[in-house]
Amino acid sequence: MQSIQAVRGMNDILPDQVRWWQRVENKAREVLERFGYREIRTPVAEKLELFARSIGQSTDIVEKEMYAFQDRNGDMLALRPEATASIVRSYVQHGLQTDSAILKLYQIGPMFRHERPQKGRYRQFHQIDAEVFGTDSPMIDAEMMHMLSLLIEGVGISGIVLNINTLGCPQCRQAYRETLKDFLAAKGDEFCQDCMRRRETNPLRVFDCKVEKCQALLESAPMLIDYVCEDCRAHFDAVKDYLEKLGTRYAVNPRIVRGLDYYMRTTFEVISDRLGSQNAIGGGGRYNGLVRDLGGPDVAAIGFAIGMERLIMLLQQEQQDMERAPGIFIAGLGELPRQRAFLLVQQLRGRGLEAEMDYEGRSLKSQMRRAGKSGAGYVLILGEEELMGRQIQLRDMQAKTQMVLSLDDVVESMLRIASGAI
RNA sequence: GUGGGUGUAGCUCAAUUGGUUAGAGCACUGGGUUGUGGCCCCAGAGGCUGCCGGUUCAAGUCCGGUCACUCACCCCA
Repeated sequence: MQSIQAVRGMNDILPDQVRWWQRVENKAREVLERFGYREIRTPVAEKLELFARSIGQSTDIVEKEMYAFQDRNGDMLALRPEATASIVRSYVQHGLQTDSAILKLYQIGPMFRHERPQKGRYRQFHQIDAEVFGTDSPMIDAEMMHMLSLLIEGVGISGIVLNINTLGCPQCRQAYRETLKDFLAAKGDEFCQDCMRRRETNPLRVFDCKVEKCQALLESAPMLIDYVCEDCRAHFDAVKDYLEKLGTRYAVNPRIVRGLDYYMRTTFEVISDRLGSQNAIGGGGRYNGLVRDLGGPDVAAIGFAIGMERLIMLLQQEQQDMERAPGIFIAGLGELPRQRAFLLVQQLRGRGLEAEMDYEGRSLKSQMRRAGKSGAGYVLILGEEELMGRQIQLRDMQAKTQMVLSLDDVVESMLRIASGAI
């Protein structure tokens, strides 16, 4: 009989791994809450149309990477490929803009894209997502990137670079787009196959090409940064200025053009050189028109997403595994002592102590081995003799010392020992 | 969707030019004189060599297909 495998690109997170995840989630929550963000939890499935309208009909995500399916009542649904669209939908649906002028939200959870899996890219992956609604202030752009850097460094990762860029607004970008198209067309077929295609579909993405020849050709290309309008330029300058005042290191990188249609003005990515081909740990940008396009008020907004798998991958390269908290193991010898041990384990747990025992009636040697491997700090040994004398042996596994305790108040004794009072 | 690489024990890997009973380390179980862990020693258990077909007296090994994993492209966190 063939055993059933997990779905391709959707991975189990096993107990040893979960500890890393919890550490990242805890740190992320701590930082986000400190910066005034509140958690929101939206469903993993939405109407397909939501993503088509927000991310962009012609993007790869919508065209070929979406987990789309028909609901029993005929609605076309999709598993969310990213969080922003869902959060905007929820923001509009519940009229959250009336609650306060500016709203900071975050979400942590799984996203789904039907891509070919590779290192750092999976079909179910997890993101930490943050969004700010209601302000176009460059202060928020800078604060958000500052927070993103703090968060990533805060979990214990070094050697990352914050790349920033501006895409201008829809108006000035359109003008630039034409200029760039002319430039690319003038180069004829000197670009690679992919860039020739990008030239037609999304010319800005040519800048993101990894082929050296294309990068060389682009040296003389017109730069968006020279074409943006006065307002956009002033906004970008202010963002850079605030970043410097905050002491957040960054690099202006015209290649950060982002793939989603809704981005405008500030875009950014946090990149590491230790992740293989999928080198972005997190990225985001401003999307002022999106809320209005999805039927909401015309409010400015900005957000980012962190790829948790990638973050944890880096974390594991740099950090050693964490110590396991020492617990108590009870070794019972013989039927009656084991029954007493079973009750004792529950009593210790009931008082908040981490306790475990051997349920199988093994030899003491075997139980001691087991206790040693489990990382238990203490072993309580209860045999016929001890039970008869209403006593119990306490062994300190690190110190290799042993003492006799009264069985009647062993729980109180263990509480004192565990609290360090001894 | 397109390329490359790899599939042998729970994990990491061996197995002469195709050759008979597919091995090792780690992990697991038991034991090393009455009831004491990590180190050491002994023993045990654990496999349809991913799957299907072909070539051959003989296939883990060669060929074809298929599936899975993996890295990369596209794209993206």
